[in-house]
Amino acid sequence: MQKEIISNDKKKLARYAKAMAHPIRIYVLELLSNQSCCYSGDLSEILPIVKSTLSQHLKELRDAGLIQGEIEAPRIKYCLNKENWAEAQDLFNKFLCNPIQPIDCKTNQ
Amino acid sequence: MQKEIISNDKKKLARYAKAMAHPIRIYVLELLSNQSCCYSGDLSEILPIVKSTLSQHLKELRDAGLIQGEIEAPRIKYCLNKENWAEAQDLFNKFLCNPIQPIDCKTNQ
DNA sequence: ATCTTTGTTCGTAATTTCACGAACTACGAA
DNA sequence: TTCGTAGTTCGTGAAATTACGAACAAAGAT
Repeated sequence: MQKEIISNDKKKLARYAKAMAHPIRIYVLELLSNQSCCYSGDLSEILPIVKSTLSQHLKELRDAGLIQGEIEAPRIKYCLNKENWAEAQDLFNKFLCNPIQPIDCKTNQ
Repeated sequence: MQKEIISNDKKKLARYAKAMAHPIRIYVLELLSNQSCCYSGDLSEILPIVKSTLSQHLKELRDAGLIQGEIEAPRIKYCLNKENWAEAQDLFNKFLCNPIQPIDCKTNQ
């Protein structure tokens, strides 16, 4: 082990924060934390960006590990990556100094 | 009022997340939330970046409204912007679905 | 008045982000 | 097989990010 001024947790937290650093991506995450899943097409209809740009944002969320896609015939169903979402909740909670463990506010079935 | 798919809160949250999207800045915020204040020089000694780069990171945190600097003779004393920090806590808490109001975990005197 | 310390600003370069349209892939339906 | 739908990937360009060193500014110390 070494000094490591910048701990792994800080790097992880910064990575999650980076994924959240755009209003479109906040929107998607908030939607998914409320309704368990959605299709890219649903988002594309609502959001004021073209589908290729949306695809880029979804990729950023995927790369950060916050969401995952499941192929369902012609479409793709997106939902939160529960494990990493929980980790992000935990890291942010600790960081924000609220010593509360993450809990589901709504049952994401 | 208008549809506004992307609410102001989402924009604010994304802005704060952007400010947190770098390990160095996470480090600074974590330090300040634990010890109330610090000097740029203290950080410069510890962190593995040159002072001009550190200055840029501090500027990003200032621009986001998360910290504020106070001139103190040759040095500058940085501390959290309590008001905006509380707002960020609140927005993140809501977003992360922990219906807990922000509280101080340590008395930042 | 000059030196020293502390930090910001400037100039530069490499990389990443964000947005768009066009092209492509996968797959079910006709 | 051909067509249509759903999404990704590619190519592009503008802007922002990250990092560095050099130059600068402010203010106390000598």
